Amino acid sequence: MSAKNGDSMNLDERKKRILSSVVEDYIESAEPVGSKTLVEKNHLDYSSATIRSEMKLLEEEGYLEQPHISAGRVPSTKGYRYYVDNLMKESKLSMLDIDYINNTINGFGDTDAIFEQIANVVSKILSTPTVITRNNTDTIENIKVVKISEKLLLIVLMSKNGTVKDCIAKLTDTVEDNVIEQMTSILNENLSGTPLKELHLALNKVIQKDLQLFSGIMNDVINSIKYEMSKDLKKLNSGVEKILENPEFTDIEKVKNFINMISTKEIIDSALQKTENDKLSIVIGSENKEVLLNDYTVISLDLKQDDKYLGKLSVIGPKRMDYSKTISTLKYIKEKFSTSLIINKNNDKVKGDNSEEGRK
Amino acid sequence: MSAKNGDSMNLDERKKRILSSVVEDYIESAEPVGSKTLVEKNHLDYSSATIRSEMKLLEEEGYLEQPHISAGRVPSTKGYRYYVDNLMKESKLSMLDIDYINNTINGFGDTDAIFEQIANVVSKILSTPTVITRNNTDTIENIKVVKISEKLLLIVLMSKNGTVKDCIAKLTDTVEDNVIEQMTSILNENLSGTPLKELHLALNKVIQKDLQLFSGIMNDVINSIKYEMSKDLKKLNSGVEKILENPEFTDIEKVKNFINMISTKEIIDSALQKTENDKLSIVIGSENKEVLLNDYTVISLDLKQDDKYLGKLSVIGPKRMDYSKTISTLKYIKEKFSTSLIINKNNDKVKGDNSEEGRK
DNA sequence: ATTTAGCACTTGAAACTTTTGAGTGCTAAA
DNA sequence: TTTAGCACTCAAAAGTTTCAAGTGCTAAAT
Repeated sequence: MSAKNGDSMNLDERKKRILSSVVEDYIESAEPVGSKTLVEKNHLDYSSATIRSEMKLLEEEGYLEQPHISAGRVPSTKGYRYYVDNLMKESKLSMLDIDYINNTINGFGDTDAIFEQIANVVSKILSTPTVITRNNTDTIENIKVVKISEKLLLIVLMSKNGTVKDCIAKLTDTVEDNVIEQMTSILNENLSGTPLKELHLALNKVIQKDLQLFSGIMNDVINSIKYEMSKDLKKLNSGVEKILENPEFTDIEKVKNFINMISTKEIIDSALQKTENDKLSIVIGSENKEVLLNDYTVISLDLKQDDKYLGKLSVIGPKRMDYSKTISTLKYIKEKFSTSLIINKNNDKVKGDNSEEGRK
Repeated sequence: MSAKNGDSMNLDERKKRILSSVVEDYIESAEPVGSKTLVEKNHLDYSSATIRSEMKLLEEEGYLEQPHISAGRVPSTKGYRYYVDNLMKESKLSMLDIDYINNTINGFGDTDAIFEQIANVVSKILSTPTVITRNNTDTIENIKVVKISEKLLLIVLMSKNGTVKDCIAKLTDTVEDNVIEQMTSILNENLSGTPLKELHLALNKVIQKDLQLFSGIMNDVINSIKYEMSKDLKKLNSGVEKILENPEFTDIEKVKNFINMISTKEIIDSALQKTENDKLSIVIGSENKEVLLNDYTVISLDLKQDDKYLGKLSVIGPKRMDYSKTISTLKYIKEKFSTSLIINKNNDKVKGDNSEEGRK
């Protein structure tokens, strides 16, 4: 709390009003906001000269920045932060968007398919790249192997948190029913409780142990699982091209850099590290530890059902993003995901190997 | 065959050499090719003046074009066509590329997953957007329904040509084993022989007929299938952002237009209509019926196994694409697909409903 | 008859210059 | 405390010049 120019917490009402207007005008126009347009657009009851001196103070306190001396002002990271924390009103979703979400996210398919749907919807509504990552600390609970035909097996992996993933294994050889049973129990014995991120390692161990027993069939199965899971660890990336809609991306080099960045696992990982309690995580511009992300804002939420963490959804866009709409849309998605999407039902669990009996 | 300036078939050797050089220089440099650079780069044994007058003739005959009067020449559609048909030498794939293809395309997963792998590999090697479409005249041969847990069913669709597609249905209610059997036979009775593109319609009919019998479970199953198949009809689009690598896309508007175009089902469909016998189809620039494609070249091939047509792969890029590398890469992919990828095996067919007995 | 050196001409792109206008900070009056 | 007025700044747009790569044609050379 410095004595002279006050800290974040004590902007007077007029300053708040001005800061809020600058942020909103800039989000809308993408042009630095000048004192005159500000007065006109927002019907402020002061002359541009007054506003000008207020803006200067706001700049001195770090809420606004000037691209160059004869330009208007642009919010700084601190400015956006203050706006998001104290000034922003959450917008209501339009009926159109609500309908679109409800009609498109329907819960069909395995967990990844649902994640993909969600990412697509979000990136469409918000016109922004959207990334979903699975919770890979979730552990394998149960594996089923089903014979589809002579040389086709279907493998279903169910996780403790209730996600489902299926994959097809093509066999180089035919397989007996009892072999399948044997294989299934070996897989379950060895893999139950394994976190998804360690699955690859665990599968290698199984191969080493049991390869000879099944004349290559186990090998086929395990390779299929491996392949399928390696795909899963990739991020579900949607709508990267949406970034082109933003006026800050007129330069093709910037676009390329952005696409490279967002395709780089490490950078995305670093962006997504912390999401605390049940809130949205909002990391603005230079708040991002990763330098390459310093011009962007990342907003993330945890996808949860019955307190089980299934994955994380994030949108990445320029700092100048529509915070209000983004936040309210993501909150709606979070709510919908946790209440009305059947990914995981308590009474739909399978304990052990083949407990088909249920509890009705 | 006009008497005066000859038609496509009788360019003399020198003209062929020049045309070939212009095309190759232009593919490499993306700059209009002038007489002087042409002589230097290609060690032609004539002065630039001679080449100049030859180039003028080639222009008059329609093989070359001049962007403006003081610029070098650029191949016309006719020029590229002549080059591809008569002058081009197919390049050999680098060991690097061959390794990459062989290590990445591994045949794991269902048919769509394999298609996706292929599209990704091709777009990476050729740095060009790649589209795969399924053969949707293929018909359903057999449907299996497997109970995974109390409220989870797994549905596997096998087509006549041997492709496999699986999807998960989440039930709103629990299900008895005998219900599953009944449902499976109803599905098979009603859907066997249905072409994939008519599946949606056929599914609606099944719902109308049998909904009441299964208290909503059939409904859940059918909706899952519908959803899964609607995804499939979408094109498998890969590497759209690769278009940014081309110098013709410095303008962001062009990029946007291209992305819009390639996301438009109708345009892609029109581009992919004809592929005759077993050859690559190469449609250059204005040979495309669709006007929006007139600046692009589309090269397609049919993905076949044992004479069964499973889908079509196409790359779309600027007319100025590396025809030689593209064509040899695609031929390699085609060969690999038809010989070493197990999508469909004669002895892996399932006739009728649940012939688990095999023929060993 | 071909080929080529030479030259006048064209024109887009790059480099430079000028103009314009939106914006500023400061001062003095209200 | 507010504001009208004004000199000043500077990026962007518009306009200008220069430059270089290219052309076609002609007349001389092979």
